[in-house]
Amino acid sequence: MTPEQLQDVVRTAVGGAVDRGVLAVEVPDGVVVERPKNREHGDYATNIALRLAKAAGRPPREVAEVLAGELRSQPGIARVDVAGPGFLNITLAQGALGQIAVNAVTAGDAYGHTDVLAGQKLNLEFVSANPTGPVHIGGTRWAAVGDALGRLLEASGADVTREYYLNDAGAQIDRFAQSLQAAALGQPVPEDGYAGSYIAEIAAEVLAAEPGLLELPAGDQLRVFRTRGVELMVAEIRSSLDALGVRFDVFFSETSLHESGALEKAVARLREHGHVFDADGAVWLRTTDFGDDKDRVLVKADGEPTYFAADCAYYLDKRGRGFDKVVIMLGADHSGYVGRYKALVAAAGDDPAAHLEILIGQLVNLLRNGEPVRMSKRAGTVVNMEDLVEAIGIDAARYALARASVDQQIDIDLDLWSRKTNDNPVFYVQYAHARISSLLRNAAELGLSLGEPDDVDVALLGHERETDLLRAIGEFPRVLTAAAELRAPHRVARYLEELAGTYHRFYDACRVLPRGDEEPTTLTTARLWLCSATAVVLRNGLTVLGVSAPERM
RNA sequence: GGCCCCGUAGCUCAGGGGAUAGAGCAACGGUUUCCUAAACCGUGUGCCGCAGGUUCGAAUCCUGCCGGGGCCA
Repeated sequence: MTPEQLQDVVRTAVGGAVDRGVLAVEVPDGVVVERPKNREHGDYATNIALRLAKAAGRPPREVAEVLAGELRSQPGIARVDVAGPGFLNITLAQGALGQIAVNAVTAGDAYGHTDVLAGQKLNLEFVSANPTGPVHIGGTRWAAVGDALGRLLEASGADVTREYYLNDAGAQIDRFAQSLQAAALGQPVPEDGYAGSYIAEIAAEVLAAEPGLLELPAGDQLRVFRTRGVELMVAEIRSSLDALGVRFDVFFSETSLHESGALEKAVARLREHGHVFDADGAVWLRTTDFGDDKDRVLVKADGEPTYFAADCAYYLDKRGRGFDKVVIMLGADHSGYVGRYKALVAAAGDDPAAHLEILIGQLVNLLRNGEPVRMSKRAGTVVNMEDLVEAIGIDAARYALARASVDQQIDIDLDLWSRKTNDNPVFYVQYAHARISSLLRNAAELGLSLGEPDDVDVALLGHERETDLLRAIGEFPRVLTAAAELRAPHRVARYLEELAGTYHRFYDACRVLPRGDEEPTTLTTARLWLCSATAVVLRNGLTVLGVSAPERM
C-alpha cells in the first residue's frame, strides 16, 4: 500500500465514523499521512485527529480512539496506536508495505510521476543571459535549476515550455558590436565595451565569414558585426547549454518584438487600460498604481523604446500564446525587476498572483583550495558554464548547482566536487545506483530474474532495513509533487542522498544473492525486487536533476 | 534610506504548524573467507540569532530588533 492509498483509507475511516454517527465533522479532503522519524511510531502517522478535534468538539485523543477503531478494520493495516497528544501511528501489514516495491518496478520510468499539475500550461523562462558573452556561473545555476524544475513540473503533469529570452536589441548589443569591430581593427576595447578573449575569437569568425568586411564603410561594418556577432554568440551559448544537457523549446528574440510592431501594440494596449501617460516627452507606465517604487518609461523622449517596453510586449506575447502562468527565474542581482514586472501584469489587466511567478535565486561563488576564485570581467577571468563543466564534469556541475535551495547563496568548492569520494554527494548517490546495477548483473549471471509480480512474496521483506527502504521508496511520488509545487528541485537531491544511505544500510545488513553453493530462495527474489525498485527511484530522481545514473563506476 | 535572501552541531547545509530538531564533513574507535569498503557500525555536540505575538502545539507563521550578503537610489 502506498502512502497515497493509505491517505484514502484514513479518509474512508473518517467517513465511516461520520456515517455511523460517532463523529460529527465534515470529512476533510486533505488527509496527510507522514513517515515518522521514529520507528516506534509505526510505518506511517497522521495528525488527523488533532486537526478534527476542534470541529468535533471533543478532545483529540478521544477522536483518535474513534478513528483508530475504524482504521483497525481496514484491510492492509496491521496495527493502529493512539500516541502523544492524539497522533495515530499506523503499522501496515507486511505484504501491504512490500507492494511498494512491486509498484515501483512495474511503473518503471513513470514511477513517481503524477498528474497533480495536469492541465496547467506553463511558460518557464530561465537563464536568458545577454548574448554579449558566454553564460557565466550565475546563469549556469539557473540553467541547472531551471532545467531540473522543468523536468519536475513535467513529471507532475504540467505542460511546460522552456524559454530563453534573447536580449538581442539595444545598447548592450551596440557595445558588443563595437567591441567586435574594435577587436577586428586591432583597436583597444571601447569604453563600456566587452573584453575577454571570446571577443577576438568571434571577431575573427565574423571576418572569416565576411572576407571583404573591413573595406566597407564603418557604419555598414558595424551592422554586420552586430548581426553576425550575435548569431555566433547565440550559437556558442546554445552549444554550452547543450553540453550541460539543458534543453530549451524556444529561444525568443527581443528583436522580433521590435520588428513585428509588438512594442507599439503593447503600449497601445496598456494605454487602453488607462495606465499610460506622457511626461517630459516620454511615454510612461504608471506602475506605482500597482505597488512599484516609481513609474517606468516605455518610450524615451528620443523615441527609443526601453527594455521595459519590450518586457511588456514579451509578457503579452506569452499570454497570447495561451500560457496560464508565466514563470521567470532571476538571479538576486535582478530582484529589483519584480516590482515593475508585477505592475505590468496588473496594468495589462491580469492578476499577478495568478499569472506570474518570479523565482529569485541567490548567487554562486566558486572556491578552489578553500579560497574564493576571483572573477573579473575586465581581466577576462570570468568562470563560465563551460569552464565549470570542464573543471568538475557535467554530473557534478548539475548536481552541485541543483542540490541547494535557491534561497541560499552557494559556494561551489571545485576540489570537493571533482573528488571521487563519498564527501562528494553526487558520487554517493550514483554509487548506490552502480552498486545495484552490479548486483543485478550478478543475479542475471546466476540465472536469477524478477519473474512475474504475482509470483513474488513481498511479505518476506520484513527486516527493519528492508521496511525502511520500502517506506523510503514509497515516499518518492510525494517528494516529486512537493518539490514541483514548491518549485524546489533541491528536495529531490536531498531525498536521493537519504535513499542512497538507506539502501547502503540495507545492503550491509541483508544479503541478496545466494553465496557459494547456496540455493536461491523466495527471499532472494523478493530482495531482487526491492533492489530493482531502489534502482528505479534513483534513476528517476537523477533523471529529474539531469544527472546520469551509471551502471558501473 | 527602501526592498530581497540568509542566520539551525566545530564546518557546509536539510528541515511544507506536530512527538526526543536531522544529514554529510571534520574528530575518535571499529567492520571485509561472501553481492562494488566510492560502503557500513559506534561515540559526542545544539539558548534553531534575540524579544514579543498567533496556536492545543512554532526552527517553521506574524511583528520588531541584531548580525551577514545582495539589489535599487
